[in-house]
Amino acid sequence: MVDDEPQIVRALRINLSARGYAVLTAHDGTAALKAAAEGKPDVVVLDLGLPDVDGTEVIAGLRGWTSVPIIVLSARTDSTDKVEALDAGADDYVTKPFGMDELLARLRAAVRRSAVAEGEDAVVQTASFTVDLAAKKVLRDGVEVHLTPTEWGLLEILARNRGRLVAQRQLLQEVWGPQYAKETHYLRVYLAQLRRKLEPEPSHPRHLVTEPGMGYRFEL
Amino acid sequence: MVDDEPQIVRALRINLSARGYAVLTAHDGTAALKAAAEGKPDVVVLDLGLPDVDGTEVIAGLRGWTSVPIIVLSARTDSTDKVEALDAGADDYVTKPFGMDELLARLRAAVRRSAVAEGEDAVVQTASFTVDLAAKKVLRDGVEVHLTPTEWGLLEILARNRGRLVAQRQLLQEVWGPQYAKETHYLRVYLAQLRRKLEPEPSHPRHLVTEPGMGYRFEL
DNA sequence: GGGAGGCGTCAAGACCACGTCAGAATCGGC
DNA sequence: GCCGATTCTGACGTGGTCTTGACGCCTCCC
Repeated sequence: MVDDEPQIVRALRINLSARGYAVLTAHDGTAALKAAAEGKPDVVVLDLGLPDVDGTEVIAGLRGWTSVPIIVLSARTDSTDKVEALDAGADDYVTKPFGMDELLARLRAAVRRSAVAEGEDAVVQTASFTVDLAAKKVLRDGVEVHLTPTEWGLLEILARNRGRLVAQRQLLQEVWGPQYAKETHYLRVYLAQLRRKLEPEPSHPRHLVTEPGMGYRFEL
Repeated sequence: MVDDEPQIVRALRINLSARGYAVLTAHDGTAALKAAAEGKPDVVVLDLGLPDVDGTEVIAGLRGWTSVPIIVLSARTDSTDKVEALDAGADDYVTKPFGMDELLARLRAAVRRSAVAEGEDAVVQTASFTVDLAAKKVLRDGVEVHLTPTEWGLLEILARNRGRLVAQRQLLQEVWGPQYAKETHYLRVYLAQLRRKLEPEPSHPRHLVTEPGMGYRFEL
């Protein structure tokens, strides 16, 4: 929730919290990008009239590394503003003053959509282990394998893109945040840990394959 | 495009066609559901005030079997209508009168979203091998061929421009960077490697063809 | 017939990326 | 405030990749 008007932030926070949403707030664009990188929200509600940076800049900054739904709030009814924001990557545009129930409905729609997009085949099986994406569990020989949050984050992205090469940048940005895009060393360390826990022969991985210089691939 | 007012249908059809969209129209809910099932549209623009069935019914009828983006048009500004439509499964809600450029922007946003969700796989096939551009994979006789990053970079550009001549300058600049625009030797070395890995007769290439003095061409 | 330029081939050295390990720093729960 | 779990950081050996040079072939032009 990004807005520089305290009363709007307050009203939204109360309404959203009451409905079971966890709310992170930021009052300017810089703080918003930082909070998004750290908090990994499921949805962003963004006011366009921020004190420090232009709203479309914030959208671009987010879209560089995440496809989280963005709902833009704005007092400007001018259609060029709407077009700019939407083309920059926003998902929806609501003009102030807005009805709380409408915003909530649009929020539900945005969340529902991204949930559907993620919802494909919740279980991924290989010859050696099973990944349950919905339950966030990994089974090996029938017994559950414990993964740390970071390990799971990596495995989840790879499993969702099974068969496809996932670039190092993408993994780093989605697990650690956009400012870690070059810390490829992290990947080596955590891939080694995942292999030790999941691969039959960790030093000759069959499922978590490295493509040198490019990224990693989850092979079934 | 579902609406019972001919002038709106007409205006939208003209605008959308001019921008390269193919447009299917229906003037009531029953026809809309039929047309959607047959035409498999990429996006539905739906007016709520239809003569035969209620708008939310149409949404529900679509959502029963497809997750195609639905943009609702309506003259009703009442917020309960919006909430109902969005909660029924609509993706966006635009009130009449609306600006054409805004609607187009919302259309683009909806299409963009569903394109990301599908993650379309672009595959290029030849008689000898298959290039999967999304997965970054090359298959030859069913087995995967390992390519280095530079080899892949070259092949990707050639495959994306299949059938067309790609200039040496362009290849060098896009793979190695602008300062390497004259290092044609690199091309010879790497084209030879690609041919050795992919061509049935590397010394008589059928798919990775040299156009002397000009560049290279990917033939299917 | 000879030369020049473009091309293909091969091989070797420099260099970079990867995997691995272990210790330090940090986080989170009690 | 402590302790275990987790994450971060550094050093090292290794293998693969990129670069570079040498050489021979071909075609086109003189």
